[in-house]
Amino acid sequence: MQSQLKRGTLELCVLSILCRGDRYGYELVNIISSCMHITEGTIYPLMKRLKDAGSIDSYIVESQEGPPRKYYRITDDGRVIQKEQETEWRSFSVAINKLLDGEEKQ
Amino acid sequence: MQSQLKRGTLELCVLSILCRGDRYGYELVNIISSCMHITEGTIYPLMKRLKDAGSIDSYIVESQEGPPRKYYRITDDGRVIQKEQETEWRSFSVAINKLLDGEEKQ
DNA sequence: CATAGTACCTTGCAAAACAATGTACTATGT
DNA sequence: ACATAGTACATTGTTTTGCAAGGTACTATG
Repeated sequence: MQSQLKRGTLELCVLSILCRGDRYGYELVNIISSCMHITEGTIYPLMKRLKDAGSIDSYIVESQEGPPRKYYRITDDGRVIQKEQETEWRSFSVAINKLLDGEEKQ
Repeated sequence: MQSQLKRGTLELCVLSILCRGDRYGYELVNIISSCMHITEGTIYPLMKRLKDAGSIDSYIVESQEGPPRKYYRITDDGRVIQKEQETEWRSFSVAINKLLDGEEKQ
């Protein structure tokens, strides 16, 4: 079930990481893996969606340690989206914690 | 997009509310609506899934103010699930906040 | 020359939120 | 008598997205 929790937050995670600097796909998998289970089958389709939406763009860099890397860079539009989603996440998690702690009106 | 954030957490919300007392479906929609957008099309299928899984059971109570109400009661198994999911949620939200704040290893 | 690690990508499946739609009861107003 | 609104249940079909499984290809190591 763990997997369902990630819905909607992975995009925010990726955008937030890219806000702090360019990364390539495989690197993103490793970074996020330190916090939660994730595989390439999740990241690459997500990067494609983000690129199609104009939130990120990309460029290729050759590597001596293996195949060429596709680096992703966040766009100005992407930064706006990231801010929106971060705000959404903060208020959402507050709302959930409220319901967990039983602060709804009777 | 808001909708995607709810994945996996609605179940926890419902179980947490039922931990504090029995509720009927329409009532749950109203309680949760005070925190986030939700409709009956989400709750009723969820209640069916929870019942099939043995996390809740239900009983009918006649009402003078409208049609009969189907009350849901959490089972012992459901309480175990609720605790597990609450723990999962807490550690998940910590992990997300870490990624947002850029505490991943470089 | 086999294996492991790096790095890319696609296909197909499954879970779950939700709009839309439908039924049926009670109460209120006209 | 009849329309409307509120309460309360339920189902169908669509959409999104996470992810296992599979594939390609490069470099380095034993």
